[in-house]
Amino acid sequence: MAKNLVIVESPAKAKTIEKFLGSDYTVKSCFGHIRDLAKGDEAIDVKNNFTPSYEVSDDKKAIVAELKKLSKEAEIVWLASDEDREGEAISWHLSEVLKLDDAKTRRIVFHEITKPAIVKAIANPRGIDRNLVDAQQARRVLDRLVGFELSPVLWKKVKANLSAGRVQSVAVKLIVDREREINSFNTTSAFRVIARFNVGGKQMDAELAKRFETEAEAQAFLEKCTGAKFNISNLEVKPAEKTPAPPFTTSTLQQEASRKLGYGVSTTMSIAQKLYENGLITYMRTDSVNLSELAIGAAKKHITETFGERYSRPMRYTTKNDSAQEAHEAIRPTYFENVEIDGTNQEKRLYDLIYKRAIASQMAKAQIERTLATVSISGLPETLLATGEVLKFDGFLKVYLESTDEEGDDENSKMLPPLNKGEELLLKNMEASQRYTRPAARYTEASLVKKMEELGIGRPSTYAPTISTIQKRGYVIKEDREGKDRPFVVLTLEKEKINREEKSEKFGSEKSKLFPSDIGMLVTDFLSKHFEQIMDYGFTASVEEEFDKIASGQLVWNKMIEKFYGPFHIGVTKTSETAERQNAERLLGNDPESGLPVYVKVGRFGPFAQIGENSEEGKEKPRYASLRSGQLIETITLVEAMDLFKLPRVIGNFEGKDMKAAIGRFGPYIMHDSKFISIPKTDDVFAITSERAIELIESKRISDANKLIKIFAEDENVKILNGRWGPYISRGKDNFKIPKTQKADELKYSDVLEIIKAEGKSETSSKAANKTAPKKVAVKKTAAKKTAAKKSAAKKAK
DNA sequence: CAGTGAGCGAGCTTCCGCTTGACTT
Repeated sequence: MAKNLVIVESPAKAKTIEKFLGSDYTVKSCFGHIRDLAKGDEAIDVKNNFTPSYEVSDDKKAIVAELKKLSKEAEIVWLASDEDREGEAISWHLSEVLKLDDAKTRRIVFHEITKPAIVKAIANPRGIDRNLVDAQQARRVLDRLVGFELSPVLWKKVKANLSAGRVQSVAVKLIVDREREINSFNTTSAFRVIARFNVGGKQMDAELAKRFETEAEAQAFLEKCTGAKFNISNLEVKPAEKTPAPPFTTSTLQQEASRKLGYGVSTTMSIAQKLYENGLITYMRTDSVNLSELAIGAAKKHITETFGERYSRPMRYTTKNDSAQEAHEAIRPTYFENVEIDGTNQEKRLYDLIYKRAIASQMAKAQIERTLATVSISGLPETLLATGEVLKFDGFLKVYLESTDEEGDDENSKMLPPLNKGEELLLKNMEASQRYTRPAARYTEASLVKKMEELGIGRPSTYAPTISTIQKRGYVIKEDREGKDRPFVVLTLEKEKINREEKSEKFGSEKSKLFPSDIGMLVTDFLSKHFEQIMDYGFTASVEEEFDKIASGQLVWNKMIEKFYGPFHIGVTKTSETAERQNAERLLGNDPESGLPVYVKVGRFGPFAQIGENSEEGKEKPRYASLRSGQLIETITLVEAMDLFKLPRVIGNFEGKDMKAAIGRFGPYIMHDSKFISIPKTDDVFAITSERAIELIESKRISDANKLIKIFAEDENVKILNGRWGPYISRGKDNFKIPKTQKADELKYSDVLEIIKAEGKSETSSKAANKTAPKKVAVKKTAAKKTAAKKSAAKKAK
């Protein structure tokens, strides 16, 4: 039996470390926290100094039993959980639950999984830091008290099954605040003037520094420019440089993967988890931009060998964020020699991103020459400005360029033609186009994470789960929105003549953005009204300061909790007893036909509109209609609400059966003969004619008839069908893509089985696959790469 | 894949952070 037992948090980490240490060491993982507050409301003894009662979580019982046994047999137990608040607490819980003897227990820490770091840690053990543990207890107890006292207030005053918490409630508030900011935004427009010159056969654009508020002013300016002469009055060439971004943290990885690859934050995290488990990248839940000495050296070697010495710029980054706990390295490839990897497409793409970001962070700055050309206009004080850039040395740009959240026109990195001071320029045309101001952008999952990180709310391990929670609770909806058209005016001066044109542009279209729901707004308003402190964006930051004081021994944890809890609990009791039920009812006006009042409110099945008063004796019952997705109680107008009552609408009769138009969960549809036919976006549900509806019904019949391409005698569950994106294979509930190299109608049953196997979903998902799989897996495994042998080997081998 | 929208008031819900696996013939 091994003399030493080392306990870390993550199994993948355990595997790596075991390789660094000799056979005298057994390395095991405890899978994070092994113990937590007991489940119910009684876990914290509020009257008795907030004494917490802990329980081993059900899913940890087995691992705890195993660790108990191993720790009894070991001579020394090394607690090697992360060096931060939570990690320290994990070590403490382990020592309590395993009943470890102080004499044979050592606490060690390291920030990176490299051999020198581990060896050094083993040589410098310490004891468990009780102050740090207390800081964690304070954090845990505070979160439980806040969450479990606020949520019941919501059940009572708003709606059942709702939740509130230090992190989630503020995350929702960010989205609600942003939505209101957008709704109250005052869009203005101004005319932007751009002159296009012809310089030696090349076009050069120059922009007027100021914009004109009205069309008349823009018109007047263009008139004054008619017949004017244009000269280069000043020419400036300035050197500039671009610096690479630091390597990824969890938050920046989520942002870039969202912008460059379009992944949601939980997708990104689960792909990263796979990469980590396969030993390809370092730990993916981190707030540190630090790279190990070893990594910096390896990057330098790789860069020098691949790009040359002058591309190398070893660099140590430091974290600016106050709330960072830096228990890990930044996210980087384990080996810089692994330029490409085996894996799924998603794994390859995410790895590529991580790889390039990390290597670029160790590369030279890019050298740029920026040219500013000022163009004067004869007889006018105004000047035009043309800017251009020439890349003198690419440096890190050879591999990676960070993207930004800002949408819209990027005018950079254009090259200017050769110019001389004093040179007269030939005007091709001058355009004054009307540009509208834009409100702040709605949050994406990733940009919300960025904001939360800035505010110190949440941790790398909780960003993705928190964002799922607020969507699951229905506070927030992630969706696309169609843009609307709006006209804009363009005035063009060309050949001494001014031409006016009215064009149209789309604005306000959104892709995968976060929108608040009515309930989200309702809850945010309720909490903001009664629990201002918790909803303050600075609340977490201020309690973090206190946790830091506890960690440094300047404050006693339950004293801190007491000070917070006293007033907080009074507020909870008071609100619970006296506050009015929060509802979002709004009177929109009166129905123009009946004169009855029109309301919008939240009901059991979501928000709806209502014509007429609630159940008055003898009176007619009110009429109801659900709000459509995207409509909010706060912003819906009477006209929009009245439209809701126009559906469902009988639009005609076909083959002896009524055709009804309505809007369902998946958008507008026609119901005929109890069949659904969806109405395309190009048609209007309110105006669609019976002729058009018949057309749609008939084309649906044709496409249904063509849906089946082939069915197989061998297994009638297996079919080739024609779908929205072309032919595909269907087997029971699973669908499979047909490779582009193969023709759908020529596929034989054996080909189909091949394809199903290659796509492989999970091997256990079906009996048919499982029967044939084991043999193949065994064969392919030997051929597969040395990357830690996993069950998924069959999937990866090609 | 929409017709609903109230109630005698049972017994339930809920937090944040740390880590993965996910019933089997």
